[in-house]
Amino acid sequence: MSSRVRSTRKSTVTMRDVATLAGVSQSTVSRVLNGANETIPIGEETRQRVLEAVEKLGYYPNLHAGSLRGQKTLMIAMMVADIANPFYHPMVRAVQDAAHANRYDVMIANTDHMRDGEMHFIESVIRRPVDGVIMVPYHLTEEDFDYLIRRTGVAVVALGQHIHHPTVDTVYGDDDEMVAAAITWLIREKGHRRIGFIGVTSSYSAGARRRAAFLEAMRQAGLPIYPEMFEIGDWSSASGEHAMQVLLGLSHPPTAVFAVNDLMAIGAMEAVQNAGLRIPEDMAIVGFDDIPPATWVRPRLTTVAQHPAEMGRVMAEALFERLRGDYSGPGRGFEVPCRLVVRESA
Amino acid sequence: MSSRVRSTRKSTVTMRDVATLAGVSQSTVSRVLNGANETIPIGEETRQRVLEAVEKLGYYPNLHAGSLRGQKTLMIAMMVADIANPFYHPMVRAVQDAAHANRYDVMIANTDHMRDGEMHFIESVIRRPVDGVIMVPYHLTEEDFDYLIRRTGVAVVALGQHIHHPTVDTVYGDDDEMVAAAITWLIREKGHRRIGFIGVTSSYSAGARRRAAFLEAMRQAGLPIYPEMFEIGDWSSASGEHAMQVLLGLSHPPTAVFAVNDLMAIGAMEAVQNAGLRIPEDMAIVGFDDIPPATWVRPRLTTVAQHPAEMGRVMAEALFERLRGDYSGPGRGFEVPCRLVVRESA
DNA sequence: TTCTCCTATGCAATCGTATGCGGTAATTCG
DNA sequence: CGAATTACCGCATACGATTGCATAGGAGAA
Repeated sequence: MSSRVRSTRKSTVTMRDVATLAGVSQSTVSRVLNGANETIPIGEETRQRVLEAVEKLGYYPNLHAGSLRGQKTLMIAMMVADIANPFYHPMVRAVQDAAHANRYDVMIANTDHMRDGEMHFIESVIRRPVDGVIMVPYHLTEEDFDYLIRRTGVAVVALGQHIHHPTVDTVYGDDDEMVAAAITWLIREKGHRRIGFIGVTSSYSAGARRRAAFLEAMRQAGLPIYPEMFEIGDWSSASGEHAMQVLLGLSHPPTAVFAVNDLMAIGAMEAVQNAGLRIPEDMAIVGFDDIPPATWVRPRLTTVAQHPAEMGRVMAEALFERLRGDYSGPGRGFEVPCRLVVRESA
Repeated sequence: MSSRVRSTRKSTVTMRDVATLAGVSQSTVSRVLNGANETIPIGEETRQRVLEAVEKLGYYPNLHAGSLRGQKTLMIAMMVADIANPFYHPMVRAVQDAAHANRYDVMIANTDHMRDGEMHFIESVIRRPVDGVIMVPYHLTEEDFDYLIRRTGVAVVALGQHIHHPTVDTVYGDDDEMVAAAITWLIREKGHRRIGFIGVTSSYSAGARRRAAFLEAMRQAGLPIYPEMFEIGDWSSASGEHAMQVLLGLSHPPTAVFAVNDLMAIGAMEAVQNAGLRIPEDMAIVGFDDIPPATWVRPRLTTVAQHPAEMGRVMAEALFERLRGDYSGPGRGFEVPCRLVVRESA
């Protein structure tokens, strides 16, 4: 057995190596590479020598050093509730594409819908400063945002109309109006009078808002509210299935159910079909989000479509405008409208 | 209009600030914080003063500094083909959870199944060194791995049995055997003799291997191969739908189709149902992966189940073993077995 | 009392890069 | 032909943390 140790000799190529090979000083190399900077001219012949040396050694700047030096980190951080929820994918994709186009890398964190996770994210960003942050916060308060920004000076873009902070850009859908519209449609066009609701704890402002919109729509239609027809889930399909089982067990079940996201709506469909009931004849179901699987289930899911890809695009656009210095004013709000997509489940 | 400029004065708290407040030197603060390091004792009273100062100022170490100094970066990078493919979510989740448990952050990159994307990822890691890398490579060669490791000394874990490198740990499924098993099952149990295949370009070794396994199974059964029954997709449901349309347009279509991933299988189901045909009576379909939507479609999809969560867990475990120094030998291989899940689509 | 030897702490170099400032040679101008 | 510009480039320092080495003070031994 030879004594050959695993040779993990990382042969880091630094600017100084390039400088040596090119026969110039390290600072000259720096200036050649960051050519954008004027004020100091560089001889054409020198520039060529440096460039050749860079090429020859396969030099890449060490971004950690630049970050330390207080320059741009060329990295943004993104916080989502659950990377496993299809709703977020187009958003993440859009952000990643934009980042890539701007030569940025993306750090991703999950919060699992929990405040601890969100606070942990803030800590992360303080420990490892980034240039910008895109997030989908559920529990963060204005003070939290303030703390983050004060500590890091980072540019922030958030999803959700419940966010109010003077320097945070927000992107949001008109979801409460669309919830109301969907419920009204269920009542007027489909003649339902007993409508169930699968929501989430009201600690989620998005959940609370959609719930309020639901209540308001029912009130407007002069329909009674049955407290037993409100079930609580956790955004997952399993929880939606369970919620529907409870609803189905009622002595006098609803004829239609609205779920605040598609995952729970799809779980609800499972429960209905497993109970041998038909959709929408025995039970109509409306979801929210319009994730791809909504068109794969049978019957296809009637739902309120959000546009996560567009939302992601807008968030990234807003963020990079700030990072490029094209905008530096107060926080802006961007609405990305939703719309009711009628398919077969209601 | 006041002259109040947006005060993005990031008030970075450094170790020196802590030191000043505690009335000690900066190196003492460092030693208190990294207490794990023995050999150097610290006065109890001093330690308390430092800790109080840390608390009071809300100090967090700047990870960029540590990274530069050549210490651990506390960051790993993960490369996947497409974050929008549900197959990867459990994997990403598992990795993120493990990272989080080890106090690591995760950088994520998409490759869109393209070699350029994969090479770009390598560049990224060279520019911004990380401690470890987890990836799902489709095109990278042994030389590429070598280059990455030589340049950065990073620990690498990859998914796929086509990876062979002396210091790279790999995790893989026994997918070719399972493809063969599925085809054989289709022939023996279900009596199919004309089986179509929706694959991907053979530049994907996973695609090539599954195709080879398919051919071998057909050969073993003494069944003829019809070249027109091979369609090429790009892993997306849309491409699967299109492929099935072509297959359906054949003068003598297959009676069963195997798709190399569930997304394409689901797309194929759409095509069949849109054509007014029944599954599995008119057309049987078998997929690969067992993503959640496989149980949401009707009929439910018969498929070969992989276990992405387990794969992610194993990859992360292998990586962190190396990062913790618990293992530093040659590359290991971990097999995560697949299994055929018979549902209703075949 | 003097010499050791801990114990507890500070000093200073270092990681790779950016940049203000100073210095030199070449060029222009009066 | 001497002086004032330019045009180029290097020196040195800073960013925030880790760490080898030096050192102050006090205890114990001879």
